[in-house]
Amino acid sequence: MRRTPTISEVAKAAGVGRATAARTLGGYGYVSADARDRVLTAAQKLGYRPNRLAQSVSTGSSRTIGVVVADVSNPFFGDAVRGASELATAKGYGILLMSTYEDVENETSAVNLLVDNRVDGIILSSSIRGTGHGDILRSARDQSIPVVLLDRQISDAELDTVIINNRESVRQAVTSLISLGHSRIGFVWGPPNEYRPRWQSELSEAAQNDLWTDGERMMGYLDALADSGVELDIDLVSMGEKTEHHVREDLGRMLSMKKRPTAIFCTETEALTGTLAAIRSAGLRIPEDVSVIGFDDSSWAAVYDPPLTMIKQPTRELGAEACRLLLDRVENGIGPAHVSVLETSVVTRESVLDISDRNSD
Amino acid sequence: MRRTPTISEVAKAAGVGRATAARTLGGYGYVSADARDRVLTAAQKLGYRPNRLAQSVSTGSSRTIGVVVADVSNPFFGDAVRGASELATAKGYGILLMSTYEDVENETSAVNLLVDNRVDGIILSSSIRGTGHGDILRSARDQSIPVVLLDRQISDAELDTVIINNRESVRQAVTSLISLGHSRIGFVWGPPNEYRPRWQSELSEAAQNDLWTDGERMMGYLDALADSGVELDIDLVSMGEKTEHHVREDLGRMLSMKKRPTAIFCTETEALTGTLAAIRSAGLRIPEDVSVIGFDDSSWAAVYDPPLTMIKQPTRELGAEACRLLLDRVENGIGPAHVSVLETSVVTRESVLDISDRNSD
DNA sequence: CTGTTAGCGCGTTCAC
DNA sequence: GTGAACGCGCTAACAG
Repeated sequence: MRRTPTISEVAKAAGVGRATAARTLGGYGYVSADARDRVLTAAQKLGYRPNRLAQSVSTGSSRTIGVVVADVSNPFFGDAVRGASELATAKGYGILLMSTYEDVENETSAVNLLVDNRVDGIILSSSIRGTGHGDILRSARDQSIPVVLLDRQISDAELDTVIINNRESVRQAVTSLISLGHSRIGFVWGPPNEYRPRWQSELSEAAQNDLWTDGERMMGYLDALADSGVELDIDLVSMGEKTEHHVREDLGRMLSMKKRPTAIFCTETEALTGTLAAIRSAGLRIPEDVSVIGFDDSSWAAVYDPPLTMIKQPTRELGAEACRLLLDRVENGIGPAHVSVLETSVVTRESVLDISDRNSD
Repeated sequence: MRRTPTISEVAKAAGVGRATAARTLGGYGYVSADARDRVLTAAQKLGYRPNRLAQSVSTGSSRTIGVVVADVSNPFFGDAVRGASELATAKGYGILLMSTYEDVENETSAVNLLVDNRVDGIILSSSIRGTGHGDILRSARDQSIPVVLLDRQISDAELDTVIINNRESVRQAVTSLISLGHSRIGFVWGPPNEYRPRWQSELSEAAQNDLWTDGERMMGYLDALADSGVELDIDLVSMGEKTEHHVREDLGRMLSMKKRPTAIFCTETEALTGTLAAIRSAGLRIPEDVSVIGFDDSSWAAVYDPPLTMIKQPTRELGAEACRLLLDRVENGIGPAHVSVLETSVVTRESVLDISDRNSD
């Protein structure tokens, strides 16, 4: 099987020197129209394709960016990757994709693989909480490869970051619930297992330690309650494992309380599906018995029965903005770290009921 | 800013020749324990990272595979990519990802980019129907880069392919509907706009020309009707643009027929969401008024009200199998094209009603 | 066991 | 305008 033709073979076939062939194929320098034609047709005939790897090792730029997310099959990340990919492709960059499945070792080797492939930059949605990114990003830093953080912020690092206004968006949504007469509002998901807070102060501390999106959203919930002077009932926040199964259990408990919540706020898709299942199996109706607000609008929310009111985030734009920041950094070098905060919006549908007239006691 | 250290710098720092450093770092050939240690610590101290690009141009293998799908943000492809990615990562391969958005030009440039990057192989979910892949796959063929087709079969090419048993799975599902007393069964989506068949023969021909999954599924539908001697009503198959919006219109028409369908079969997620919306806005109930079966089980189908009966396909495994075939081809060379047909299963829930006792007329 | 040397495909300078 | 020649970082014979 014939090996792939090189630029020198094209040159020979065209009867010119390598450099001339390289110039016309690379589109730089001077070359006569005659020579250009001969090279082009020769290249065409031989099925010549430039070797980007060789180009990269020669020029030092691979025109490839690395993207590492928790899980491509998660629609949120899928959409973010799409946003980044569209922009990258338009500018002639390739995308090397890695998933971590929230595992630190996976994340480390993902970053290392990208570095070894000499990507021009990395978009990273890290699964590390709090500090301690030094180790993971070390190889990238050593090779001075720019990194943009996506969706998950890191406190210490001076890195470009793209996030949404998690805290504020939840605060607004929960506040609107309160203004509609709801005061017992369930919150799924609260902080992870290990914290197990028992009082407001502990809860708030747990949320703040948790620099993740979840922590931010929880803070928004607490903000809203505090703003409106509604007392927190810690039994109304679901804690522990973040699985649909666990939510169903937790919610089963909540919904069978003597004073059960009149509304539930869900911070993620799985939290929402678990909640819906629990409500249904408790024989309750939405919104007559329980109001529901979810996060991250998905296609099915609009056709659910009843259609679900959701907080919608500009997921694709999140990825696009990350890519924009990254390419800017790649092409225009250094400067102070920039953090983009994108806005969410609430899509009002029919899963929230106004019960303010029921509170005439 | 210090440039990234090369293998010769490591060698010098360790006081050995390049080759020795290369041998220990590359893990091949003989090298004394002493030298090995010195090289390793030197590499460690300098933060050395191998340049895979240089390795690739030298060895001719990039240990990277290309994946091109219609759209990463589509959960189906997201999951398939995950399956492929997991396996590739485990074997030390990187993944270059491209989306086509069902556009032929995009597909061509995607494949070309991958070829130019000298990927070791390509997993392709092509948006081309029928024949005419010659142009798109030409560069890959010229460079003799193996290609595995994913989810969408191509007739002429002798390529490894991974698909599901579309036709048979639909046949079975529709047959079960018939055995429960349904005879007027709506089908979404039928063949695309340009065909506009008006009779059974034309419809069947259109489906067969359409070598895509949709065509196969439509054939399964026709099979089931024929098997059971149920007459086809062509007004019960939705045609034209494959958008949720269009489905709603089409279904609005169907549901207001004098003899409206008692069941609807949906071949894709968007077809399903459109159908659900139409049913709801017609004021009909599932399954009392209309039964529904969807394709490609998603998390929300289980918590819908009522829970939806779905045909489930092994999406992730689809990607994994494609990757398996590809890596086998990459590592063990040639052989006859292999096509893997994966099995679907039906997840029975509560959206289908037995109406066989209603047919006592 | 180790160092020298010749490629791999391509970009690019520098005389002609 | 054009070609010869060197370098990019690395692999892999090949002698020693």
